[in-house]
Amino acid sequence: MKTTRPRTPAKSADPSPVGRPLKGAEKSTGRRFSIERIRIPKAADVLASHLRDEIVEGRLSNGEMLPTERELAEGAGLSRSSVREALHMLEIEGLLVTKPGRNGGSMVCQPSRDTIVKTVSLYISSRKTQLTSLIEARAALEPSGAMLAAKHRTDVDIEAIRSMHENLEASIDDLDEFLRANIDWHLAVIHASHNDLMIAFMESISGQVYAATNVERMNPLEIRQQVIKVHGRISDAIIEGDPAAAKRRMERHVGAYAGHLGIE
Amino acid sequence: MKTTRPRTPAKSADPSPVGRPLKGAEKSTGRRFSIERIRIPKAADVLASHLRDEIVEGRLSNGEMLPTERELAEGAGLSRSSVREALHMLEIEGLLVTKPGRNGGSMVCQPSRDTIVKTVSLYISSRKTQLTSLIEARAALEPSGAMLAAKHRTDVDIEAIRSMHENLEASIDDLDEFLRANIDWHLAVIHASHNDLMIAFMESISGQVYAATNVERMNPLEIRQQVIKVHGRISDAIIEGDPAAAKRRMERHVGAYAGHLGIE
DNA sequence: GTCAACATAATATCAGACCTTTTAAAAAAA
DNA sequence: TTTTTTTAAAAGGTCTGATATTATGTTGAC
Repeated sequence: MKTTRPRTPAKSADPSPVGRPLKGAEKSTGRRFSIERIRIPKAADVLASHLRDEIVEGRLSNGEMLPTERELAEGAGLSRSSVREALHMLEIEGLLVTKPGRNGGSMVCQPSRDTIVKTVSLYISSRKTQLTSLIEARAALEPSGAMLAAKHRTDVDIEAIRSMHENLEASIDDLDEFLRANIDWHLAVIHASHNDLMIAFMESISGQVYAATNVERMNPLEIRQQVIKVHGRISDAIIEGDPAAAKRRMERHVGAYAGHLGIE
Repeated sequence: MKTTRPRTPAKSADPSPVGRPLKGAEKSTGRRFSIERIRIPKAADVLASHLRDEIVEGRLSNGEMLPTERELAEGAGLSRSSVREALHMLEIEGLLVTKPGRNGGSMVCQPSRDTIVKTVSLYISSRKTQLTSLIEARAALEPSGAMLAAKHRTDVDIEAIRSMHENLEASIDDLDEFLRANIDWHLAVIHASHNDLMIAFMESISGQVYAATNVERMNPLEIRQQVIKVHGRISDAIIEGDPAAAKRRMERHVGAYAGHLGIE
């Protein structure tokens, strides 16, 4: 039972005997039937999809251990390398964590926000996304975030926002420190919204916004004082639980920033 | 030169000779020095990070071919399996596409929006994110999206929005078709914003919103008629290039939907 | 000149060995 | 008995080399 198997193993319930894509005869026979580039899945991909489904559908639940690589290989009729490749894919997607050693193995887990942040950050930096796009996205998310923060903030959130605001005030003379504290305050606000998705989106772009921020703009002392003042007023609205005011003020705040960049 | 090498190969410029985490003597010697769980990177991870940097920093540019796996293996002093694992990681991250066969190999490419969509969708469905969070995120993104659409729409965008709106009108009697056409119109609007990030975010959540939409609500005919009317007015604002109106109307539209779900 | 057969270069997969890490269990010491 | 140390087993991590599959040049018959 160890001899050559045909491709596309496992996933046995595939009734279409497509086989290979017609060897020659490709160049636009132009009829009403142009067959579209059949993709032959790799063994690891198939196994990965299978396991991914098992996890998402809940048949493999959080914290559960998968069989060992060797068992999976035998079970799926694949080599250990292919199994490893599949497991590795799911690990990157944040669905598994793998530990070596006795009692090690692959454990099912939920993807964390960090997975999103990594992916989106990679997208942004490898596409060299325009700063305007980042600012636009931020301008879309932050006012609503502030509004939700005013609605859902807990005592812990309030404490965090206050603390971040104090950091900002304390670092008014250190430009780099000030920019960092600025981001931290914004992140504290979005965290208070208790909306995981929006937090993830904001975390993804805030790093890049920070990296691309024109330092010049923050240079004048009065600008930094102004920022602190506005942050204070937004913090107040959130702490007092006034969603409308929080949204309005944040809208004006990020709008002012965009205006300075000529986005209007 | 093929004998056992020490771990952590390549990445030679690591000055810290940490080695293994002190063999025995672990359990809280309690001094002022508790060393924190050193993580030993895997060979594939190191190579992957290295290549990822090369790509992101632009030293490997879009469309460029990497050396063959065997060449990379020899160059990095790793086995082909480790190299393959690294390449596979980058492929999942959307930074490479790999083709088998003669003249095949790994080509550098930019991650597509699809990468984000997949990641975020996976996050949402495996965390069983609350519908309210999705609606909140949507409510944050769509008004700004409509505003940007009114600013940046091209003739092609206008045509697409018109076409989607006609589809919606045509499917008023088929509930499922109507819901799908509804989503498509919203996606056409966000596409017209020409903000890749916001498009990616909206595409990520719209599928899930669709899957979770309470069909009951759309059941009354007058509701569907109302939706069509509002969409029409938003479309008009976008087509006429009136950002403020587009934003305001979209805000009311998604607000109305949220209101029905008791989110307010 | 076209088309079929062959050659070739690359990835895909496999099989099996050995290495490293972790921990459970056994043995030794207190 | 309790604690510490040693040992061994179980798991993932890595390497090697062979084979399969795929895509594409190349060549030769017609």
